[in-house]
Amino acid sequence: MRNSEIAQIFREIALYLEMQEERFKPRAYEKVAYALEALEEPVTEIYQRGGAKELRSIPGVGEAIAEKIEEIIKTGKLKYYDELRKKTPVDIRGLTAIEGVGPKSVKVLYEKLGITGVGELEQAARTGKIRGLPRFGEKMQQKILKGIEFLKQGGGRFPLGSVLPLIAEIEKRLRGLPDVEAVTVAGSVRRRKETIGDADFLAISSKPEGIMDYFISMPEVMHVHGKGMTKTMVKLKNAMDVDLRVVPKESFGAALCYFTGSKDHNVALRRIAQEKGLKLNEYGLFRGEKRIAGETEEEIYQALGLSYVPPELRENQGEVEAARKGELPALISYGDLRGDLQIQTAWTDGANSIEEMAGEAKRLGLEYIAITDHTKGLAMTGGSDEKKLLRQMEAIDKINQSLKGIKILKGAEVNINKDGTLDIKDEALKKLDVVGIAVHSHFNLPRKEMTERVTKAMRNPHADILFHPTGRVIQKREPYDVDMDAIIKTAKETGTVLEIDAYPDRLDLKDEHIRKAVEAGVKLVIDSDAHSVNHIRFLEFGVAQARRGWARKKDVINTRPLKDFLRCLKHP
DNA sequence: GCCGTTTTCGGCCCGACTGTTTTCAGTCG
Repeated sequence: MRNSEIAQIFREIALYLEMQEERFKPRAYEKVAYALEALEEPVTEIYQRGGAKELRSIPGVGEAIAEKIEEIIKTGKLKYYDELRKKTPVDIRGLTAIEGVGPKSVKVLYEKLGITGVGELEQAARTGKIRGLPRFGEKMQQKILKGIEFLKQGGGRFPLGSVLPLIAEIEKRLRGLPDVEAVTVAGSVRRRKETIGDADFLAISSKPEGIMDYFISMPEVMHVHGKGMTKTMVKLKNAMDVDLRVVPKESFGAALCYFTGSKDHNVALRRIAQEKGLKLNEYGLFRGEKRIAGETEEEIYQALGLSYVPPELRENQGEVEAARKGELPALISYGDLRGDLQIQTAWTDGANSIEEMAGEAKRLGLEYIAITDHTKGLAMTGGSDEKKLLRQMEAIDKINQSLKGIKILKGAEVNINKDGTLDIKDEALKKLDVVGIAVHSHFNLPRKEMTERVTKAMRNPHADILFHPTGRVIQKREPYDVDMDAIIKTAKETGTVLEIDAYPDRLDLKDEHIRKAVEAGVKLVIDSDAHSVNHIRFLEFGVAQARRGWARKKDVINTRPLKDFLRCLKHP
């Protein structure tokens, strides 16, 4: 059973327990669910290695939960979970996914109306049966119907790249309002998560009425969830929830910190505050009644004895401990990139010419790009064979002669065949400046076979960069089953560079893989995977991803000048 | 149910807004 499936069981257990008014157990199960999902290694492998004892090395797993994981792995089932479901046979996950419906509501709905699923709830709400239940009125009934409607439309999370432009636009407009001193976006947007559930804005204003009124009247707003003088919540027409909080100036840093999260990072900060006899909330850091910090995030971290933690690191993945010791990495910065090593053109499936792509890259301040059109294995894109590659190389030579201010490298995105060989002959690869290799077929090979296939390809002396190493497409396609530890090890051994593909629905490598690669001393590049001139700006999302993976400037070789960069490849 | 610069018990982050109330529970972040 996959880690995510086991995590799901524990998450449901947490909901059932919450329904039963348990105080602390739900949090324990939730925590474990989260830990399992964050785990790179399959939990079944951890178990095989050292049994239930080894399972307890997973944070949050103690005696009781280790036994439960063992039972799941051994039998594929969990009695405790089955009993909870039997006792209250409701679709707890489906029902609580409806906005405004939590475990306590599910309990009432089940006990009074026998509702067990979303369909029944919708039926009951339509026929007016919800209204009149304890703590349920007409408004809740409507809210539930709206929530169900939203879920049917596939509500949920948005890839950062698809909503960041709108968020930046709203931020700019709010900033321009009278009586507004400052506006910043917080939350997962500020942490630059791959996908975001909602956007949180923070503002300083001594007269909140105006900004709140404007906020609910923006043309993008579809629905107002709630409006107060410090907090207003709306849903936009694209179904994204957006919150706006107005805070006093002296609390801005505390609020920014609090609303940037992550939740787990905040809990860790609060614990430290507690240890020091202080209290941290969104209004500041307090000793008794006295506020000792709060206007800026920097002063809060300082007062807690921590170095400043960049938002991208705030996931409670060791950054608090590192900040305490002053050992946070000097992260790569936005704007550090000098090159882009994966660019497709109209020679295959791109929309623009080589000249147009180079022109845009130059305009964005890049010093070099590699043209990496697909190769013949990917027939649907009109992938190049050796002959076509040669023609393209000649074309690039010509363009380079007339082009000033940017250098075009000759490259290709070469297919890794099912058996780990490449679909372009070595004699042709030898002539290229940059050889990217990638999996574009047979995605469903077993883990062992897929790992052997990719590592074999990486051993090719001409294979410089492994493009989008896991092949995932966010919200569309699972990564193929490959042992990333083995990939990272092979990258180190062979000098193969691993790519961070910055395309917003790829973001491949993931943050935790980046971190492992960095720790192993593997070289990285950040590429846009641009298929049109509009895509080159995606590099920014790759930098964000690299930062969330604790990568420093020196780990990412396309931060270097062209000559240095080329020296990092296998065949400079 | 977990965990330990308060270790084998006694804690476990904190506050805003809504709806349905008449003092607060539930939900959310």
